[in-house]
Amino acid sequence: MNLSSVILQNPFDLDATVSSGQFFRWRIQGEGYLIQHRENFFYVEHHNDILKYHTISGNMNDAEIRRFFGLDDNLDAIFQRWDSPFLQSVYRKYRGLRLIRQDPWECTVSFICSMASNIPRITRNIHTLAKRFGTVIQTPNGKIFRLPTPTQLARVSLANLYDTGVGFRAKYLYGLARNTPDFGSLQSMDYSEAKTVLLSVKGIGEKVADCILLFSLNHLGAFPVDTWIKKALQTWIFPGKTGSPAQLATEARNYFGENAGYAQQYLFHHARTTL
DNA sequence: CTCCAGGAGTATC
DNA sequence: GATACTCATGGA
Repeated sequence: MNLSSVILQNPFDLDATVSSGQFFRWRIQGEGYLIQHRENFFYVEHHNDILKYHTISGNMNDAEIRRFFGLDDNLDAIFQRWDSPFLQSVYRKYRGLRLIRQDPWECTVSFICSMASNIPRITRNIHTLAKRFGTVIQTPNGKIFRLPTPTQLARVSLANLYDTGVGFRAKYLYGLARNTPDFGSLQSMDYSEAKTVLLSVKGIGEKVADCILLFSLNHLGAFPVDTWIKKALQTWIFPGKTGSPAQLATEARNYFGENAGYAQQYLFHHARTTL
């Protein structure tokens, strides 16, 4: 297996990046990870200032790797602008954790599956959807399955969606397949405009919309507030503050500014590993 | 058995 | 705009 190399000029923590709950299509393989992203299936491992990867299926190249792992985000500059001592300590702990730029459609399916669930189950649900309804790809490592495209998903009956074990989320996936946003246009819109479009889809609320914007559409100011982040904010950033998730999200966006999503991801990862 | 989970829609006030 | 109830399933 011949590995290509990307030289890292900024801090990177591959382990924290893939395991921080923003992306579900990965698994441990040897010293690194196997990753699925659209039609691509690749292996990646990290050693100091070098990221090595090998495309098993698809067409990943250095530029795609840089884009996917957010390697051009200047983390030190982003975090330097925040004066919260607690956030600084979290940054020192996970320095190099980056926001992945995953596929918007796959991200939407994933985070609709995520509501009122948990990471192991979300991962399992996504795999089941891919295995039953997605395109099979033969690779040297065996068969892998793409997530179904909107067209493929629209051919699946509501009963068959329920049968995958996604529960009440089945009806939202059913609707999403028939009312898929034009994700391409959302990247160039401003945050609130793009969010309004996402919120028009049944099953996409405040939190899921912010996840889609942050994890796949390069809107780094998005600040998804779930139960974990709510606890994290109330414990570490705004002690004792009450309010709805939407109110806390607005509060956090105002406090952290244009790259608020990065603060969110570090706080989420820290909350999930310590609380 | 009951309770709750990376929420969101709907009804009701 | 706030609150209560509901939605499926699975794990504790």
